[in-house]
Amino acid sequence: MPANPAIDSYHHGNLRTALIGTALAALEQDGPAALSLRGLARSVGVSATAVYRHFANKDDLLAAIATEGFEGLSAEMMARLAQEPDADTLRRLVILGEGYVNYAVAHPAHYRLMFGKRMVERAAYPTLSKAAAHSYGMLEQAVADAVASGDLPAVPVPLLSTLAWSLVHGLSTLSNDGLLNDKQLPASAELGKTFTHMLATALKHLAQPAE
Amino acid sequence: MPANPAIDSYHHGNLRTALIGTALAALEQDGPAALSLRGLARSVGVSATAVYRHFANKDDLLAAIATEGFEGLSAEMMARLAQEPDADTLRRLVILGEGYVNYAVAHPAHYRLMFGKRMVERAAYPTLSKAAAHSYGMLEQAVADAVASGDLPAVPVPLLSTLAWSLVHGLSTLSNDGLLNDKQLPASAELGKTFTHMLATALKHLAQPAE
DNA sequence: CCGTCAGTGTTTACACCGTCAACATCGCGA
DNA sequence: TCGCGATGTTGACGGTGTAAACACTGACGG
Repeated sequence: MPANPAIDSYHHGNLRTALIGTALAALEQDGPAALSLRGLARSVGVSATAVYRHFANKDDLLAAIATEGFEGLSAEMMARLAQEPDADTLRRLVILGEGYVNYAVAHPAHYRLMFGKRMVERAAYPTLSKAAAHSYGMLEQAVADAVASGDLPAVPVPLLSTLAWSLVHGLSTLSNDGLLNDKQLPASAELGKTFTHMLATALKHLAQPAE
Repeated sequence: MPANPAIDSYHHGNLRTALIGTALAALEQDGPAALSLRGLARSVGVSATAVYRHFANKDDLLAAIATEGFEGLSAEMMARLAQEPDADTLRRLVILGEGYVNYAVAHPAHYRLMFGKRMVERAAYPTLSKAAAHSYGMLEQAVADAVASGDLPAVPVPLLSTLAWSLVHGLSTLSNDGLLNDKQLPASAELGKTFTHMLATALKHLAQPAE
C-alpha cells in the first residue's frame, strides 16, 4: 500500500480510516440517526458498497466507532490520573469520575453510540467488549485500591464500583439527553467533579451495604 | 365512535390504541430498531399510511409510547409507596429507587425508548416532557422531604435528587444493556434495593457538597 | 518482464422504509 | 336525507442496507 493517504485514484488508500473519521464528524454534527452508509460513502467520495470491503455491515462499522470511543474514554481518564500522580485513592476515584463525565459530555453522540445495541450483543464484537471492559476496569481498580487502603469501607468491590459506574453513566446520559439543563445546576462537566466528590465523601461513612 | 372496539369493517375503531399496544409488544420482543410503521400497520391489519391519521409521523408515535412509559413508571413508584404508607422519608426514597429500577429492567426496550432523541427535542413533545417531569418530580419531592425532616443533610435539593436520579438511571441502563450480567451480583431488581439503601445510608453522613 | 491474483472499488438490483397526494368509505348531525 | 369530517386506501417517490457480478490495480513469482 502507498505510504501517503492516496491522492485520487481507483483505490482510495485508507478507506477504513477515512470512513471512521468521517462517521465521527457526521455523528457529532447531526446525531446518530442521520448517519447512513450511503451518505458516508458519498462524503468520502466512494460508491455505497465499497464500505463492505472493510466492514461486514453497518453495525460492524458502528462497533468499530464505539470501540474507539471506549479507547478515548480510557485515554482521557488515564491522562487525568497522570496529571496528578500523588493523589490518594479517594482523590483518584474523583479524578476518574470527573474524566468519565467530561469525556461523555464532550462527545455526546459518540457516547450514546458506545452504549447502543451492539453493546448488548457484545459477544459478536469482542474488540468492543474488551475496550469497554478496560474502561470499566480502571474504575474498578481504583475502587479496589480505595477499599484496600481503608479509604473506603469493606463493601464488596463489584458492588461499590457498579455503584460508581452507575452514577457517572447516569449523570452522563441524563446530561447528554438534555435533562439537566433547566435546573439551577453547575455545568455538567463541573457536575462530574462535584458528584464524585460528594459520593466519595458520603461513602466513607457507609455502614452496612444490605439491610 | 362505536362503544366496542370494532369488529372488522372499513374503519378500524380504535386504531390509535391498537397501534400503541402492538408497538409495545413488538418493542419488547424485537427491540426498538426492528419497529417499523409499515410492519406495525401490517400487524394491525391496516394500510401503511393509515397511521398518519393518528400520528404526525413515526417520532410522534414513539413519543406517545414514551409518554405511556413515564406514566407507567410513575404509577409503579406510586403503587409501591402506597403499599407502605408509614415509611419514613429515607425509606420512601429507597422504595422509589427500587420501583424505578424495577420498572426499567422489566421493560428494557420501552425504557430505552423513553430516553431516546425525542427526549432531547422535548419542546416538540410537551405531553412527553410533562410525563417525564412528573416521574422526576416524585423523586425530587421525596428528596426534599428527607432534607426537610433532617434525615438527609442540608445539601441543595436539586443536587441531591439529580444524584439519586443519575444513580437509578445509570443502574437501569447498564443493566438493560447487559453490562452487569457477568459479574457476581444479585439480580438487577435486587440491586436497585441494595443500591438505594446503600446510598441513603451513605448520604446521611454527607458533610460538605463541594470542595 | 510479464502474467496472475488477491485486495479493493463499481454497477446493478432488490426489498424495505417513511411519507406525500389523491381518492374511497363510513357515520354522525343539520 | 344528505353532506361533511374523520378515517382508511392506493400509488408513488426518494431514501436506506445489502447481495451479486464485474472492473481496476499493484505486488509478487516465473
